[in-house]
Amino acid sequence: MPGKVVTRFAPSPTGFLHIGGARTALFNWVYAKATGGEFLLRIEDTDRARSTEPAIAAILDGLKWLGLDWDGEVVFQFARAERHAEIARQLLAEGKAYRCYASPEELDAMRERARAEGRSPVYDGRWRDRDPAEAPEGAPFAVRFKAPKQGETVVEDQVQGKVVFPNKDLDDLIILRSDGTPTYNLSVVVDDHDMGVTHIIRGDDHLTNAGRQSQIYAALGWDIPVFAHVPLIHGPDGAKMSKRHGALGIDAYRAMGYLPAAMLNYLARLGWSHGDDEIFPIEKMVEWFGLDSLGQSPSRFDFAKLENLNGHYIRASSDADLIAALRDLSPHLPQETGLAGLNDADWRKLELAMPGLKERAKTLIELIEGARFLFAQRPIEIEEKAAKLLTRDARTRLASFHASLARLDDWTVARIEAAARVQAEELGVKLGDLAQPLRAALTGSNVSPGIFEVLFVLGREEALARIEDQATRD
RNA sequence: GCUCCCUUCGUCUAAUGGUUAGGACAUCAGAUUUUCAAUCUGGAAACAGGGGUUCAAUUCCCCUAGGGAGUACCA
Repeated sequence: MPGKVVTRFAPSPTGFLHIGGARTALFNWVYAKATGGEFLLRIEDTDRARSTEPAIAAILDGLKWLGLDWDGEVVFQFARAERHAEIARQLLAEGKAYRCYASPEELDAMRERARAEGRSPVYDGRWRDRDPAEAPEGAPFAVRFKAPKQGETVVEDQVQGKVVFPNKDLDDLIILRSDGTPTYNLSVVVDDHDMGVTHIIRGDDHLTNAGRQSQIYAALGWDIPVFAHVPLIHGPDGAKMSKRHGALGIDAYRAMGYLPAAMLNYLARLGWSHGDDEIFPIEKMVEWFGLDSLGQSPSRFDFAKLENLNGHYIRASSDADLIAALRDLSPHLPQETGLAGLNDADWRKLELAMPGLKERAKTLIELIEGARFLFAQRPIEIEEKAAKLLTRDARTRLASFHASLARLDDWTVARIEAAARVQAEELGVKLGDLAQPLRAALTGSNVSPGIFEVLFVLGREEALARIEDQATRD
């Protein structure tokens, strides 16, 4: 009977939760759900100089926003430093690790020389078999893991297959710094073991570490977890992610108006697929996900596809959910783009206009922009392209229509549309010749939701006033 | 430099030892339409190159090229 699956996401809080991290978290979360296992969260904050509180908050916020909830309490790695040191001392006592008295400067010189002579700049093992008695009195030392020198280390990776590292290329890494604090490769192994992690799904950049960590597991006599190293996500140009194109914090995507469901769906399809399925909720991913269906090649981040997906999710969202998302988003936006000034009546108006608005928006930001005309103060500003539609003839038509609208007894989309069609016929013009000037007068733009909806949502009073503003101009 | 990984339309990807190499985004054309979207129809678009293995390779193996990762008293 196989034991319960335990996965984990283990970011280091030295920056925001980026897109690659989010996807790694997603895969771990989904795999845990798919197998009825647990998904743990561990913050790897052993680098005291670079770890920050805001980064921790950003990671937790990002995961919550995406809905990737973790089981149990968050584990902070630094808090477990004493446990890691204890294991290091155990290794030392068992002769599986040793004290290295070489100073950082000395090591730099060693590496530089190796490089100059065309050799690999690995630690040369100068203290590996040396008698510690030769060490200078009271000199600081780091503890190094005594890695096997001969043979090879094999990592059976679920994604990459069998990966073989020649042991001569994996040097004796430091597991305890000279100040007594543990380093990453030791801490990870001890924590994953202690937390009962069975499956390590992480970025490809850790593949070499998997080799080193396997050696530590072996030295400790612990079971090696299943490894799955997922190819990294590159920028649109195929190179490393940069700020310019995608290496943004997940909160930046939120601020750009992307929906969590769209992010999840997009991330899911990067490096993983299920036949021809493109648009599916995360529940489906849980149903379909398997480590064996992960791709082996790196993928590029494509904003266009994300936008398309986001558009789908916006259209599929209920008006009320979209209003909720906008209210949520509002505090994350700069003042001028925000919805800060809206009162309850404005929000109701926005919800009323939502069916026409959401059809045309790929992001929540576009949605807000499209809704701007709703809250414009008269006389509204007319864009250049819209102004061209308001010719003298057009304004005369508006004046006629204004009179018809004023007589309308029922202010509904259907009645307004009927009135417009009658009006166009009476004037002997195409509907567009009336609709476009109307659009300009009512929204100040040549692009908007269906004009009859606009009339309706604006309300009789405001709509008539805006039409009159143009009809009676000059 | 050394070690490791990767390579199907521009992008994300599917499939297969024998297929017209499929889908999605983007793109182009058309339809629809009060604008823009959305929607519908259609088009263009890929097996990195070279060797093998085989009756047959995009598929299996090797090499080359290109891309990426690692190579810290960072994680």
